[in-house]
Parts: sequence; structure tokens; C-alpha cells
Amino acid sequence: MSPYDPSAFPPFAVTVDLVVLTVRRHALCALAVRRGEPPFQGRWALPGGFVKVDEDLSAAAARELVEETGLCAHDPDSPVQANGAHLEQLATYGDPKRDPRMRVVSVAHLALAPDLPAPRAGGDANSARWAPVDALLTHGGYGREGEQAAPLAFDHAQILSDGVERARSKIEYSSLATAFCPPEFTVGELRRVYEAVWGVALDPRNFHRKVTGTPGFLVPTGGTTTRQGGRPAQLFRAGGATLLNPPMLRPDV
Amino acid sequence: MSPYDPSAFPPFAVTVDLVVLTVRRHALCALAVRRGEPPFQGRWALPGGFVKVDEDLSAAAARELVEETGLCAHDPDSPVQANGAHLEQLATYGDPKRDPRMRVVSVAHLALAPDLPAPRAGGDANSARWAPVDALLTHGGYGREGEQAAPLAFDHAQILSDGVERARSKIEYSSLATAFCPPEFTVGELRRVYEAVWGVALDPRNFHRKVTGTPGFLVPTGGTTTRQGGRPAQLFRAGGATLLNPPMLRPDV
DNA sequence: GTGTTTATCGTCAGGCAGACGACTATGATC
DNA sequence: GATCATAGTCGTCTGCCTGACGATAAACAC
Repeated sequence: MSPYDPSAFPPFAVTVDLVVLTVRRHALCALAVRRGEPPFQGRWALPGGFVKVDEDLSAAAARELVEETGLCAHDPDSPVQANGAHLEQLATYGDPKRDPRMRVVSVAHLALAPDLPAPRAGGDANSARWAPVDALLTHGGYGREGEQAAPLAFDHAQILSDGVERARSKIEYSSLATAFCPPEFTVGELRRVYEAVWGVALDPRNFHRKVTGTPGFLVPTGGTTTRQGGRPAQLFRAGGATLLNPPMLRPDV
Repeated sequence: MSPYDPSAFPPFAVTVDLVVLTVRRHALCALAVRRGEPPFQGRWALPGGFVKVDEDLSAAAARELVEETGLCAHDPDSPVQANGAHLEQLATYGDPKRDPRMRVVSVAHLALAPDLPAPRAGGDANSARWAPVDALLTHGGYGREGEQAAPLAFDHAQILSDGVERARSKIEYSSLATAFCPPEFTVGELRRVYEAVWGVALDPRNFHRKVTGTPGFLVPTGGTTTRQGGRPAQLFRAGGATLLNPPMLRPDV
């Protein structure tokens, strides 16, 4: 590493951007905010903001997450908090031209959250909403009446795409899919998470055998529920296991 | 994202650090450089440097890789170049205290290279060398006569550890292990790569069946070699497949 | 009660991995 | 040149896991 001659390095702005995913109505959705100022004024974008001087990157991401959703992020290692979401670093985007005004390096983070009430529009965004990732990726989240179809701001389509791909692959070999579920959930609800994230249909019987047979994945709470209709289903909580071995298999691929 | 009021965001220095891995003498080794200036003067560190004003992050990483090793990085998508190495972004480290002098955010990259001649000490490093990752992680690469045992500089032990873990897991489900091999290699050489990276012994017969039976993983070149002693072995090149399905299975875990 | 929906248990066949035997082809050693 | 050591390659067998189902159970809507 070079010596820190102050004239030797250019100054960068560093931001965090968030890919916040959830499953609503059988669809994988992401949190999008509408930009209030140029550039890309009026366009949908991922939530994010500047990292503060004395703030760690993960702390900045957690702060933005709270500001936008009220969700409290928790480390994978620390005990799960109520209303908590999974948060992890995704990747860093630093193309010199990604922001037309100046050199900005954005450290994108991925958050997985259970289905939530409508988001609160936070900070500088005119509004915020959940939108299906397909819609966000193909035409920037068009969906409101009279709204112009336009891609996401900056390189946020790329970031979102990378985040979705990370989520899709990570639920294969980890228990992360439970992060999309409420604290107690049924096997069927977990299966619908997999189906929404992967966009495939899974056999309920084989899925049931697989998840209940994987040690540490699910622990029964004793209760049952009938909120999905049909025969009452057992309720489970996420077990201690974080890595699934052998993994869940995604059809096709 | 906030408006770009120039007083609203603090300036950061952005660097790239490299975890360059190779397999030498049946051991997974990483490239380490000795720091020439404080802080951590005289200690071993990962190669790296500042990102230039108009330089993409991946371009900065590729530039540092050439400066340190002479290796030419290639995209996973683009055709393989002679003497090329695999290069990918690893993670970004931005703890406010990770550098005692100022706020530095480092975008770490992971490079996988075939066994190379001795590295050239580049730029500001007094010297550079390959060292087994175990040694680097436990006592900072102590190994030369009379050298003091000391951890790697900055948070480079953490970065190296993350890079090694990435490599260990990625050769499970991708054909990346071939990046550690010369352009033509035998099944046995590829197996020794897996054994070195994972630190386990693999059954030669089952390994042979697995890799030759995975479509697109290996393509025979027709030639044979006897450089390892014993019966001559068929030579292969890396096939077009990048994802192994089903993956290689790491024993134990 | 009948039909619908969802949950859960079972069965069966095919595929793949681990364990390991057997044979082949080279160089090294006596 | 016979023997040995080393490494490569092909087969066999067994057990586990998965995918494709059938069948039963327990709720709700009419």
C-alpha cells in the first residue's frame, strides 16, 4: 500500500445501497424509493445513503434499514431480535461514471425481511413501496396508474439483479429462507417462500420430507395454525443450523 | 440517496487489496508483501493500492495484480488469456479504525493463479513472497530465519481468511479449481489442487470418475504426461462449464 | 354430507457418492 | 531384465437421497 501522502489519493464519496427483499402475495418483492432530486428525479431507486465519518459500513447499512423500514438488523451470529431482518454485505460498485456528478463508491447490502406493512417513506424519498423484482428489473417498477416506465436509477438494476441472484443461490445451501418468514411459520409457508424466490413449483410432499428431515433447520413449537386454509399445519421456528447439508436442490438450473 | 451537497459527505480513501492464492508444493499459498513504511512497517501485508480517479474497481485490482505478479487478469466471461488468472471481487472492509491514519475503505479482490515463479517485489514493498495461508493466518507468515512472528498488517488476516473461505467453497460448485492449474493438466494435478485448498485427502478413483464424468468440466487434449511419475496421465484443458452440477462434495464439513 | 384445500405419511425406482478391488503403464532399484 | 514403487484408470457394490407419485388426515364452505 502506498504511503498516505494526502495528494496521492483522490477523495471518494462512499454510500451504502440496500436491496431489501421480502415475499408478498407469492412474489419476490424489493423495496424501492422514489428519488426526490436530480439526477434521476422521479425515478425509482434502491434506498441508501452516505456512510458517516465514524460509521462502519455494516452500521451504515443497518441505520439505513431502520430509517426505511423500521427493521432492526441482526448479525447472523447474534441472537435474533424481534422484528429483525437478515443483513449482509452484497458487493461494491464503483464505476467512475455510475454517478454523473462525482466519484461515488457504493457498498451494496442485501437484507431479507418477513412480509411487512407498507414501508414508511424515509428521509429524502418522496415515497417508498414494495414492488415485484421482475417489474423493477424489466421496467423500473412501473405499476402505479399513469406512471412512466423507466429503468431504476443509477446502476441499481444491476445491484438489484445481483442481490436477487445472491438470495436465490443462498437459500439453496443455508437456512436463510426462514428470514422471509415470521418468527413462527408452517412448512407450507416456507415452501411458498422458496417457490416465490425461485419462481418454480415444488412438490409439497418431498419438500416437507426434506426440511423436516434436515437436522437443526426447523424446530416445532408445538402449536398449529390453519391460517392458510385446509388441514391445520404444525408451527415451526428456525433452528440453530445455518448451513444445510445436503442443500436444497433448485429444479432445472 | 441524499443530494450531493459537498459538505454532506465525508471524503474517503478507497483502495483495493488482493488475496492472490496459488498452490505450491501441495500447500495453499497467498502472496504477501512486506510493508516499507509505517504503520506496520516491516510487517507482512496483502498487496494493494489506491484506486485512481477514473479507474473502475476491477481495473484497479487488475492493475495491482499485474504490478505484483505480472499476471493478466481475465473476466470469467471473456476468453482465457495466456498466463491469466481468475479475478473477482471479494468484499469491502471499511471499519473506521482499520487504518490508524485516516478513513480508508478497501475493496478486497480474490485472485486465483497457477503456480508461478517467484513474485517480483513491486512498487512500495520491500519484498514479496508466497507463503502458506496457514502460516500467514496464525503468525503473519513467519518463516524466514530470524524473522519476528507478527500478525498481518491492518485487518489483512481477516481479509485473507475470507478470501480463503471463498476459494474453498467456490471450488465446490464451480470449475474454478482449474484456475490454479496450468493450461494443460492431469486429473491428478487437479485433485492435488482440491486436496491442498481443502486440506483433505481425496480418493483418486472417485475423484477421477467425478471430474471426467461432469460434462464440460474437462476436455482431453490428446496428450499425455508423466511429469508426476508413475503411469502417464491424460492431459486436459478446462472445459466451458463454469458451474458444476451436481457439485464436488467436500468431505466432513 | 360432500367437495375443496392443505398437510402429512409412505412407497418405489433411479442416480450418485463412498469404499475399495483390480489392472495398467511408467521410472527406479537391484 | 526382474522387481518394486508410484500413479493412473476402470469396475463393482452398497447405501443414501431425490423425484414422482399414491394415500390418508383434518380443517372449512356449501
